[in-house]
Amino acid sequence: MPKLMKDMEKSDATSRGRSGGRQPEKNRQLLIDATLDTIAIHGITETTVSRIIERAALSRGMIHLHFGGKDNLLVAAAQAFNEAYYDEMERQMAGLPDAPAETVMAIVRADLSAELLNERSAKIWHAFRGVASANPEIARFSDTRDFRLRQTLRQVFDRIADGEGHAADSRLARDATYGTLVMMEGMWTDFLTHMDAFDRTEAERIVRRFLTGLFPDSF
Amino acid sequence: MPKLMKDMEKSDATSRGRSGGRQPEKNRQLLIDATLDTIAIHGITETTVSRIIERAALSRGMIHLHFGGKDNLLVAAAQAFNEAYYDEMERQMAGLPDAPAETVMAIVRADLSAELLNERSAKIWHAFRGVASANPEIARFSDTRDFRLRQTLRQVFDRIADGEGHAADSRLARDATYGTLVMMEGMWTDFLTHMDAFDRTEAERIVRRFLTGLFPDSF
DNA sequence: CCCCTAAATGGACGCTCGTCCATTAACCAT
DNA sequence: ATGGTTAATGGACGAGCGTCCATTTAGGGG
Repeated sequence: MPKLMKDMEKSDATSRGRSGGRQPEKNRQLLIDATLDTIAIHGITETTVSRIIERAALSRGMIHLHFGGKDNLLVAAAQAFNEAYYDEMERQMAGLPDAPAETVMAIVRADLSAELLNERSAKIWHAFRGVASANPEIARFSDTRDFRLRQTLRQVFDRIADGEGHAADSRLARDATYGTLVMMEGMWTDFLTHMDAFDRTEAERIVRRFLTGLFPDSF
Repeated sequence: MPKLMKDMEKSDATSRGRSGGRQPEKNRQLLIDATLDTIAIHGITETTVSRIIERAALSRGMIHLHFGGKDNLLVAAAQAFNEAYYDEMERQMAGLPDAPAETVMAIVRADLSAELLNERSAKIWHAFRGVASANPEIARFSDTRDFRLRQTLRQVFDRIADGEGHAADSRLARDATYGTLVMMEGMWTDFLTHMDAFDRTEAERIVRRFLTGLFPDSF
């Protein structure tokens, strides 16, 4: 029963054998990771095919084989980076009580957490932002991140505004959403330029001060 | 008196003759402008020596002659861009009454004004930010901008906090400074990704809401 | 066990990059 | 007018880029 043995060996490491064999999906991911690492370390202008394949320890032809070219790999990397952001955000939001104000602060806290906001992610994020205005395909993924967050926040702030009875100020929830987003974006930038001095507690406190001003009863 | 004639011709166009002659300072500036334009139009990754000299309508050797190489030109362009920001900021701040709260709002309004925040400047700014983490020389100028603004705002907020008698909250002026800066930074990013929907009035109103929450008597 | 399919390799290719320099042109002092 | 100085030119150059493909290698079905 040599065949059975083989099958068992295969399935024990997620449908493929250990390193050295043929693992298209794993190598695809390896290229994406190597690309993001290279961007974080060398910057996007110095991110070349040679550097990527060296870091991934794969052969030169792999990029063309899996992505059809460097440009597509960059887009795939931007997409993967974006998805990783949401996966971690959702992980941190799981099992939260249904309290609007707490939800908002949980989003802020997650966005500023070490898992999402760190040297690597901040560098990659800004590198993509920097080229996004000249590359619509990459811009799409930056925008997606923004859109999803915006939608979620807006819904929650609508509930809070309702709860506090601010019928007079129709723009309140809208302004709260925009202000919160804009603060988080600015903090990512600040993190990058003052990494040593950045303080997550302080950052969170300032967002809370903003929200206390808008919704004194809730924050 | 042919010599005198020559001298007069020279001085009538700022110490040099009209176009076609030798104007090192003008050409230097031409190269910087062409670099910034190219970054705004094609993105920083596509900003090549060929594109720059084509746009400046100068010869290939000029970059090496005036800056010693492309890298130095990029740094000089970042510096020039930064200086232009401050020049315009100071122009808009000139002749303002000595009212702290008005000063803060004037800074915010200037930072969000069409002269400082527009498609070209936002694209250039983000391009530089994107490569700054891999290029310390460029990072220095991004940081300078931030530092000067921070100093000014901090001083003004200290006065406001004093005036409202917030001795109990020692972090108030600090948080106001940081929050305001962070909001302005985030708005530059938002401008870039939602240029059509961006509303300067709305943006200013949100910053004011933040400040009203911190200093109810002043904003 | 062999064959077929698909993964993976790595070097050759043409191209464009940034640098540099021999040459020319313009200006100034004498 | 002439000679010296410096601005400006534009093409040659090697290096490195991204692409692509002929070849090799590995795995699964017959």
